[in-house]
Amino acid sequence: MDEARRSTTLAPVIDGESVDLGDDFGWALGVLLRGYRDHVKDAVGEFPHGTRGYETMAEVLRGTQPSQLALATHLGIDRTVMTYLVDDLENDGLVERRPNPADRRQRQIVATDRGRELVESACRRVVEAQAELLGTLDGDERAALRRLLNKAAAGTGEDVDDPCAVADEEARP
Amino acid sequence: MDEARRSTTLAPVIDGESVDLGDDFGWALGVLLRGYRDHVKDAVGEFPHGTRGYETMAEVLRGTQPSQLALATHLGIDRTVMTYLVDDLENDGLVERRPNPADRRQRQIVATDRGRELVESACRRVVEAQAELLGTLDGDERAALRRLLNKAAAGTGEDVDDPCAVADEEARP
DNA sequence: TATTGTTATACTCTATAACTATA
DNA sequence: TATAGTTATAGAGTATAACAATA
Repeated sequence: MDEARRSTTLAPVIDGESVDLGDDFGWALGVLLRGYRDHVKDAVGEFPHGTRGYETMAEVLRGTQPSQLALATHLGIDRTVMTYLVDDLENDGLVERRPNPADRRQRQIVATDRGRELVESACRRVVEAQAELLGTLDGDERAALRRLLNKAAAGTGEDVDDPCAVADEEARP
Repeated sequence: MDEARRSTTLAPVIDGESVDLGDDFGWALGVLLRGYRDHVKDAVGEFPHGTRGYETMAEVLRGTQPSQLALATHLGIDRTVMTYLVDDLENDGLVERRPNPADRRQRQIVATDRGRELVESACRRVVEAQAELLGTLDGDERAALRRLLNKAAAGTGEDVDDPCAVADEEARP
């Protein structure tokens, strides 16, 4: 056999033992994230920076991140990028920057009425787009996927606000 | 109340009805994908272009993509980017380009012995890193997450090779 | 004429460092 | 001294268009 050859199996044999390449996980994550951004693109077209701007706005509305930096780390965005992002959101009249009275180095990012309205009108379309993206899953499977994703994300060391906790809070206002 | 205010609930009330923002999905996907790349970074340090180079090599070993273009679309990479990526893999002696006899416009990407060895040694570390990433999930939950991710990815219109099918093929050679 | 792969170019996103103001 | 935010710069990643070879 010549030097370069083609393997026809998913699991290459190592030391006579077949080993799963085990890489479908990262690949599936990538495919899904690209699909997600593709599907919600139209739903969030009004927001600067697309899905990123929308996700930032959604997080601002949740109101759990006290500062611009907390917002950035929660969303996995560099703090220098967050500056430009908030600039554009502010220019569009979707948020305001307010100095935190408790620590005047920090800026609280607060949604304007217009910002909230825009998110509220967009979020339904986003939910629809998500349902379309997960069209091959039935209701139980979607719920299971959501739960497992959130549980797994909670294990990455990133700060996670448990959506169930907020849902509970919502259930008894 | 002043113009800009802070919402304290995850689910903003629309027309008197509470609506889930429904965006945790995209957020969790992003967190997991970043965590995945962070965790496997060390395991795939030998490959040019990091995780992307490794995933390309893994796909080459699977041997299901007949051309450079097929490889690119499967991995969600632009074909112009794939050119540079394959260039670097070839320079490192991990793959070879071969004209496809059936269609001489196409190039088959074939792993060299060295390329296969490198993937085989890396894939175990990748599997370990994945297990670490999903540390908060038990065995059943990990299996369920894998299954749901692949099923959902299959619904995005991207071409998907069913890992179970290949695993089956592996089971009876 | 359409497709695969390549190259060149420009654009976007991201990372790094320096600066300010506050603590 | 350390942190939050800003700004400027450079780098990586990505997209667009033009081209050659082949169908």
